[in-house]
Amino acid sequence: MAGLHAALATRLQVGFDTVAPGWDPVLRPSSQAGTDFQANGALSLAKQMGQPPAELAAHVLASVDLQGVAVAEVHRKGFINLTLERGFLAASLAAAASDPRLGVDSVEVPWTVVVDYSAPNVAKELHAGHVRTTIVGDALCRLAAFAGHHVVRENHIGDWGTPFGMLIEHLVDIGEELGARELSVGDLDGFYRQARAVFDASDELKERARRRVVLLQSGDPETLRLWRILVDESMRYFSEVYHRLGVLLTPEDVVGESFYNDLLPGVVAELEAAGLLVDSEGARCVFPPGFAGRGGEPLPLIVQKSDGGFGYATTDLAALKDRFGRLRADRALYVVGAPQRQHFAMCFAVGRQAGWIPDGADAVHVSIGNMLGPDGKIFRSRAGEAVKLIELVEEAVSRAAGKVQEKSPGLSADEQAGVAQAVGVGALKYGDLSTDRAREYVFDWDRLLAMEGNTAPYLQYAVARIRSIFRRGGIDRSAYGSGRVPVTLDGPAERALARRLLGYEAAIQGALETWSPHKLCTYLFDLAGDFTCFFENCPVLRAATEETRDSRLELCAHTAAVLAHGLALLGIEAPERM
RNA sequence: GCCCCCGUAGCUCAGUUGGAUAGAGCGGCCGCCUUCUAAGCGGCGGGUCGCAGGUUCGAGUCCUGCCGGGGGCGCCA
Repeated sequence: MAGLHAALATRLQVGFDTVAPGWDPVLRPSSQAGTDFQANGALSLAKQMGQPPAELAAHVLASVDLQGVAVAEVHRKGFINLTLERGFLAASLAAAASDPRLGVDSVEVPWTVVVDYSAPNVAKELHAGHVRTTIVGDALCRLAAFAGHHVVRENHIGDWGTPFGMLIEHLVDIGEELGARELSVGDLDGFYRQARAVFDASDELKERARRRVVLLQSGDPETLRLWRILVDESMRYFSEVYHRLGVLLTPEDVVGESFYNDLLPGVVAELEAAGLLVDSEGARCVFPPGFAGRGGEPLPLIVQKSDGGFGYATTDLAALKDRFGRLRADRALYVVGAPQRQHFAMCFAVGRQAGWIPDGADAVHVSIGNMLGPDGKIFRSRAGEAVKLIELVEEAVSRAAGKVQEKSPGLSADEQAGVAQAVGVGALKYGDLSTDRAREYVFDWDRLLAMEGNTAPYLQYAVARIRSIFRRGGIDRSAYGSGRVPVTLDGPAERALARRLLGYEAAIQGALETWSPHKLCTYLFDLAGDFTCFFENCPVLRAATEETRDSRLELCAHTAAVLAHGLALLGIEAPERM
């Protein structure tokens, strides 16, 4: 489906071409009440042509055919105001409704999009700091997949490195059975803290841990077996959390740091062959241009440490190469916290220098803003008590349950529980999705779990209300919302709703353009607002005529379909009743 | 010290890549449930878009400099 914007743009382009071929009509949704779109191209062109803008706009318009599509009007300042014809709006609406994709075209050129997100550390808690990367990453996966891209999820878990010497020895000390149990039931912090405490207090353990790391890196089978227990039991727990959160990640999506171990020497060799390696203070480094350290001196990406070992930078480079090489990614998304911005910028720069990122492909740091505590300081797990992600989920669901009990006592206990789950998890997710992902934000229980305003419950409620109309009227919902019932669009509320419904495609495109789910959230909130306005002003079941009733039922069904679909793209369920 | 991000209503945030009179939600005040779900709707009040310059027909949006907050800056990830 072409979309309203495209339909108008192509027609307007004809007019602008007669004056200045290829000139951008600058078509935008109108900021003025009563009109749908505005074309601002005449203003800037008028300046260049030395003509009054309004005159030029009129001239452009003279060769534009908008018959049956829209009515154009030239504002004295040179804006071309466009008001869509009701018939065109209705026909477009019917086309969108009849489309299983609700009027959203698949992309012309599908990409392979690799999405790196969540990335917890083995034997460490999934805490509140992971919640946003996990939720935003998941929503981006769903959005990209729906748009027609081939999505590869990658959970880059921290399953390697020196801490594993300590962790494995702790596992040996407390016994495999107990250790496995602690991890799988989610007492990861307890396990880690205890290991840390013993480690810090015992030189003997420090020495054992050091030797164990060597064994691990040399591939000692017994050590690997113990390591595997840590990884598997942690993953068992992570999967449980993902399941509760309704996140797509599974153990099959895990491509942890250890996966790249065998590739690291090759990465270094390749960088050396490319002449990018420099020895500096005993370490082997790449100095990508444009990065400076404290004294203004070039900033290195350390590829091999002075002791011969590899650090995280090498692993990230290997992953970068792997994603564009083996996986043939067109876009590699790193849904990672904002503080790592410079690190990834350097990695991407080196990857480009090394020729690993093909022309037309791109690596993108999908930066996630820091979560701040109430004091405005960065919210870190070490400072104060770390909030477990699962506790966040449980708190959200239990608060929602209280609300459901209060508002919907008529529902069965089972249904109440289901609604509480959907509403609680939805509220938690939507809180993270609905604001610009790159901006830092203040963590606040009350705001996060608020059930009013621009929140998931508001949207879920809108869907439930619509569905209840059909239930109340004893009407088969499937008969509507497929474009088979004529829509008349009599009043302004219906018209506004129709126009909004037709903006779904643009909303999804906008969200994908900058990998910003909050743009879809904003759209859905606006849509729900337009619907409630319509719902307040236009009786549906009690409509004056059969024809009007059907038209409005069609609008209802279409709205519910878009709302539920959009929420699903965000990873949020829409309960049948609330 | 250098670099990056942010600063919009009392609070939390949008603002479609430079367009017309800057918008929501929450909080405050007023009104609306015997009528399709009040987790809702309507209305009122609330702004030198951090400050000062600049670019141009036009700046919350772009440039420069300040102020304030956050983050980053070699062998942790």
